[in-house]
Amino acid sequence: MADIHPVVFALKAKLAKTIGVTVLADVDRSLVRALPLFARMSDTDLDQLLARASTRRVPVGEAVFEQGQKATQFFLLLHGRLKVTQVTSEGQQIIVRVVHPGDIFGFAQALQRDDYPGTPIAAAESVVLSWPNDVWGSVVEQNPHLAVNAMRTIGQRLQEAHTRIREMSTEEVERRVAHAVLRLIEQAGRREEEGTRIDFPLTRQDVAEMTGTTLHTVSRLFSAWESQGIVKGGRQKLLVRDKERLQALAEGAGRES
Amino acid sequence: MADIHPVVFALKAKLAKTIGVTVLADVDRSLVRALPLFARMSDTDLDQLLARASTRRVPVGEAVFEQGQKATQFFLLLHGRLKVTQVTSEGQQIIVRVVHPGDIFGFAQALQRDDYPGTPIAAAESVVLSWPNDVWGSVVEQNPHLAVNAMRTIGQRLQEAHTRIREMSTEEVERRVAHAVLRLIEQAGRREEEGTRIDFPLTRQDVAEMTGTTLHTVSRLFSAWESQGIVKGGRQKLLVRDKERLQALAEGAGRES
DNA sequence: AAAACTCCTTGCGCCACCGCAAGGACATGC
DNA sequence: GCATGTCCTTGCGGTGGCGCAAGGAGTTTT
Repeated sequence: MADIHPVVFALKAKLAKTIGVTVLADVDRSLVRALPLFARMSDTDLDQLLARASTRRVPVGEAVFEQGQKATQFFLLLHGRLKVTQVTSEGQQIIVRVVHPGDIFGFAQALQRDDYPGTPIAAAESVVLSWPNDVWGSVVEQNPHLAVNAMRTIGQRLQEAHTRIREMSTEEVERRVAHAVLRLIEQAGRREEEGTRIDFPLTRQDVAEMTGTTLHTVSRLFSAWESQGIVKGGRQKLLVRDKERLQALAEGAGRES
Repeated sequence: MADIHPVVFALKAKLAKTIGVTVLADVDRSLVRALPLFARMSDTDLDQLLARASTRRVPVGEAVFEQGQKATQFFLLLHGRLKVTQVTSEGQQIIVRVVHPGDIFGFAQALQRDDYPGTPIAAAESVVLSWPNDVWGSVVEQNPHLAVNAMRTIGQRLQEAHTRIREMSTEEVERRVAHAVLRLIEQAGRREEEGTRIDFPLTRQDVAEMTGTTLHTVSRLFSAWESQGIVKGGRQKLLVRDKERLQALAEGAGRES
């Protein structure tokens, strides 16, 4: 996942000028090739696959598709960062998960659903590839390994969901937030001299929606942690200076006193 | 799912006397045939599949396998009811989901895991079929439809998990418990003259572990509901008399006042 | 039928967290 | 450079639900 970054930069430069299916054609193959999901696919199959893909640039704040919308395509995030949200009937919003570069998403159809269960919104400028649903079937037939791989992805997601349920059931807010931050560091951390930074814009509100609390509480926690030198905050920014201390908090320090 | 009950009763009578692989042989084919999962499988393939299956009776309170154990088999619940639990490092327990007759479970291997993520415990006397993992691969190859079907099952589970996360994030305890009870009624309800009964032994503690609260709070809620005539409780029992009122509570009545 | 369990109920005090509210700090557009 | 919008911080009061504790009611064991 880290090794695709250089290619992404090359891609980024091009993006600044023009965007279109043709522009990406020469770059995306190496990008896609680097993904574990497609690692074992033959060159010809991959070319065939890419030939049918569409490319789209998604500016910050825009949705790739909307919750409840008819699922006609499945997607791959090439670059950027998406937060998948769901809204309740009362309008309450939560963040289901964060999509990182290389992740596939919106493959509702593979799960036999006909609509998308959530709305992926670009947290940072993003580039997505998409295919019509029927490609999935033909590709899987030719390349069963891909189905297995997709299955694992879903298995991991299910696992994550259960972890989150367990955390929400048994842990108090501080531990949950600590866990969430650690996870983000793991998935989207960039090393700096002071520590590890979360590599995309993330508001307190976002963290609150990921952990089932309010932005107020998150803000208070971050402030407290900052005064202890564990993290360093900022507008839509967070830098973890002392990962060990944060891990201790996630394990349940602060319980005993 | 409801239509397998008559067959189950026939099975149950036999169970009272002897239990063994051979005893089941004549009954289980029709049972398995009734499951949507195997609906489109040919008779010969099904026979072949059943020939490789083992049968096991699981008494109340016993685990089919343990969390963290090496996953060597996958399972199908023929009869009874299982609650899948996970324990945290601190020993806190939660109920991840309830397995109903006809559900497959413990197919960690299909998700590329090598250990079981939870412990399924019999809430009622249960009968499970199991196959060694390698059968999965060969069966899926012969019958891709089965893989698709399994995928849908997982998709639904993921969906459920997200629903639960959303509920835990945004709803207060009463609504969550109401939702959980409604779900149980839907999946395991048996009609009686007074209302609909949850068709397996379920403690207040169980409900608490499904909704992320304590048995005290659940008990208090049930008492309050009972005094309003919405439900009728009992030791390890619950009967819903007024589903509409309960649904209203789940939607958020009691919020405004 | 008594003893030993397991499960359920209810009262009471407490505190983690929410919700409101007001103000400040950045960022972006006109 | 002023205005408008978004995001962050912090104080304060209220409360939902947790935890403790004690007692009661079924169920199984001996």
